[in-house]
Amino acid sequence: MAIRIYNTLSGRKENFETIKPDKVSMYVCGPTVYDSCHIGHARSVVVFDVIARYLKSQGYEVKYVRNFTDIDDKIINRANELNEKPAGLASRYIEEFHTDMDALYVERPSYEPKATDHINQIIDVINRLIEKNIAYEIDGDVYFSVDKFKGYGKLSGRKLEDMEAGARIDIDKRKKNPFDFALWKSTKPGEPFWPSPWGNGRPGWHIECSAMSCEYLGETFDIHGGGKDLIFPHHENEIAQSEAAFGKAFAKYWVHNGFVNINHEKMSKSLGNFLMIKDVIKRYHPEVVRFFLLSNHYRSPIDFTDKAMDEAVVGLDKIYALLQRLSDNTDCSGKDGNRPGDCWNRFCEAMDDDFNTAKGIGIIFDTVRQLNKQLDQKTTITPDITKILQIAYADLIRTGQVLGVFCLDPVKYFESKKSNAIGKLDIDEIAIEKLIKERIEARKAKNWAKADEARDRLSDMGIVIEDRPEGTIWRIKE
RNA sequence: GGCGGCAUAGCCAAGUGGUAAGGCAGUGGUCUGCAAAACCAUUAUUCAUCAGUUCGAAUCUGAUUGCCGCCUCCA
Repeated sequence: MAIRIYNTLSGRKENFETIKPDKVSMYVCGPTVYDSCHIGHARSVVVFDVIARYLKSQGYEVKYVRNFTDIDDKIINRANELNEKPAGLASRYIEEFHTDMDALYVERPSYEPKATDHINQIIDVINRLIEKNIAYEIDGDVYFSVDKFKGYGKLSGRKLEDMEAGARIDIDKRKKNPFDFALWKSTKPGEPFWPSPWGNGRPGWHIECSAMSCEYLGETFDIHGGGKDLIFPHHENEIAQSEAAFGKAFAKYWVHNGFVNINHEKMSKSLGNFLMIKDVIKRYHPEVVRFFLLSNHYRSPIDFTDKAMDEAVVGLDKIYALLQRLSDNTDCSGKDGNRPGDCWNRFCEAMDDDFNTAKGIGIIFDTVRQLNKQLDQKTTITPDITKILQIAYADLIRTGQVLGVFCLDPVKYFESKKSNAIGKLDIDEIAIEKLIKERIEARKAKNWAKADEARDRLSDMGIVIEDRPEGTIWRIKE
């Protein structure tokens, strides 16, 4: 079954065919490191993490590049505000990016190149463009001439003529066309700079991606990803630069993820509603955050609300509870799990269709329900049933490894949730254990009134208890 | 003004030509001393509205309405 990917370039789902058999080359635009990462960064990074994981699970060797933009106006401005060196600021936020993404169980890409480490490659690409008379230099600045690239606008579906009518654009009379964009910016006092054939300066924003994707993946590669907002101008400009410079098609498949809204509103500086990853994971388990982010199709917008997050918590708990129940009831490590079963096959069908994680999660829940049903049967577990359980367990673990959720030991997951809540809610574990013991004694004596009183007192403390076959357990009320 | 997207039950959400996945919430039931958890049943003759194509449309076409994004830094 072929993988189908929605390609922004064609506006359609296309069959995924790699340039080299069994190998995928993928470039995703990473952050400009001038501030902490927000939940929107998390979505993009998690989505492409899952895409890379899925492709690997299908037997592809994935070469995945995600860059850091570590030189840029925003970095310089911020560094000036903080009276800090731009390079220091950037490296601080790169470190924080790694801390956040590691916390979200994001696998590191094959390469994480920085713009400032590739100034030579950037200069080479600019030189090619100047040689071909597609770029021109004015007073130490170098601009890309959009009129010289006939495909300009093909990704975003814009025409230069249309845009000139209504767009707000800076009037720089030196530019040949108002949409010409900077490849190289001459240095201003106090700014970091590198020497170049056009004098000291620094690269423009778009050129680094053209230079670095070529450096690591070649002139043509399979997948180029990023947030929807990057389609124009960033990715449009990347295509123009690379295709003009190398005379070849740039990326085959353009994949763009949708935005995260906060309570139905776009995150914006004016609303001050930026949700930082480091704050979100204080409130929610990182796997809950992933599970939430993957509960919608990656191209649709997703709305971050308390209700949606609470549902993600309930859903993930349900899956973990089933996994624990399975491993309590049967030996899940049996070899019958080596061959994928129905759950995995259906999950792959969903993922093959433009990485439909929302549908995949539906299949997981479907499987969870079936397994709970099986385990509810009072009949003894026969070898045949054990086999079914082993296969389903292995399948669920496989899907979890692609999505990067429910990958922890269930016991540890629930314990970490518990200890987290205990820390926050000031819960007295000893008192809880004592009340539970009291209740067990009362129940043995069939003193239901006393047993219920103990349970009520626990409930007042925010504790729910469950009488399971293997004993009474307690957990924090959601 | 230009370009693009979305509209599916109380809520969230899959489904892009063959007769509406899944989750949350609700109701009834099984289980339980009672609960909790789990399971079962139930919840859209219908997919914003109107018209068209088709044997057949939530899915395709056109129009209308409403919401949103990009065009300026933005995941």
